[in-house]
Amino acid sequence: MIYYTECDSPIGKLLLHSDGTALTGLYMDEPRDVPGRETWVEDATAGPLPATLRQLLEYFEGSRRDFGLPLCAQGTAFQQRVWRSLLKIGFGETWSYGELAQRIDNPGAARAVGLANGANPISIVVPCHRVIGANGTLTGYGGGIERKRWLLTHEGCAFRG
Amino acid sequence: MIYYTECDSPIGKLLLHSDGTALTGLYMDEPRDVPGRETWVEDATAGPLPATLRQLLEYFEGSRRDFGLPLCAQGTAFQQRVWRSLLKIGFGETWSYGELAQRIDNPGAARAVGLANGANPISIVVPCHRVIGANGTLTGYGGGIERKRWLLTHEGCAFRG
DNA sequence: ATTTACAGGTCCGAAAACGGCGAGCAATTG
DNA sequence: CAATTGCTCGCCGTTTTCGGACCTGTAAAT
Repeated sequence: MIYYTECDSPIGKLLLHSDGTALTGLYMDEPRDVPGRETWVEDATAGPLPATLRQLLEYFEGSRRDFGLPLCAQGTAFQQRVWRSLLKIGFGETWSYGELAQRIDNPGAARAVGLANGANPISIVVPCHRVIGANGTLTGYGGGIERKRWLLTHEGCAFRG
Repeated sequence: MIYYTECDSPIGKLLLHSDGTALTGLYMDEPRDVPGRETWVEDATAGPLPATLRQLLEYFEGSRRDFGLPLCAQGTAFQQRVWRSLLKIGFGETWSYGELAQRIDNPGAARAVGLANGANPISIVVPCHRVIGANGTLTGYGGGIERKRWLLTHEGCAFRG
């Protein structure tokens, strides 16, 4: 059973979902290609969803820099490595795609890191927005460059564009 | 959660499983390529399993000609059409593969019907054994030609071989 | 009775296409 | 001179596409 809820934020409506135990997804735009979407159950009190809502609120208020939530993201081995790596990027910090590739002992996989990044199901909490181009430009974001810019500005990061 | 149970029959041990709501499988030999097999839970009282056991007993006794059970079989669109069609073949009746192909508005797909037939997860209840070659021979059966012969004889069908 | 040619759906492996990149190099700027 | 911009090209995991092989068949020809 998948539980979900929605909430508002400075960057628009957010959709959260959980398997009842861990946070399994956090989307900005209505996720399209989700198979069992119609079987989801709306329940803001399920599992980690209340804590997530609270921590997100604090994050957007500016009183929270790190999240503490049980996470569970489905993906290939490579994606898992990338996503785990993302969690090591601190608030206000940014890495380049190539940099992250090196950290997972796969230099040269910069472009693949970009793909895995885009497949990240738990935005914000798994901070894929903290990865930018090697030259400091934002280059891309699932939820739209605009939101990436907002998030990084909110975290006080330096970037170009 | 998948529930299963086993029972004996004139054609050997049968393995039944259910998703708790509908009958989802009925195998004769130990099914091999089943992924989550180890997570199944043995429970002969779950969902439609008791009714299935009873109706199977009656079928083998000769006192039952039709089954009345909630079914749920996973497969491609084509397979679903074939399996639905199988349910229209009455006790003691047989169709040829080509005949069935015609009934689903796909004449010429006789061979494909054979494949879909072989992929039928719910034997006996979804009577794939009632489809035989155009010349009256048995040609094949997942559980072995022997069992197909037994079932058809039990139903009083005419066939060759 | 056998053989032959042909049929349609599915599976599987190979190959190609596709990006949220990055380094290198030449052409522009100031 | 730098510093920036705008290419091209190689990189790599994932997804999609494509082509064969396989099979519970069938009808026509030997």
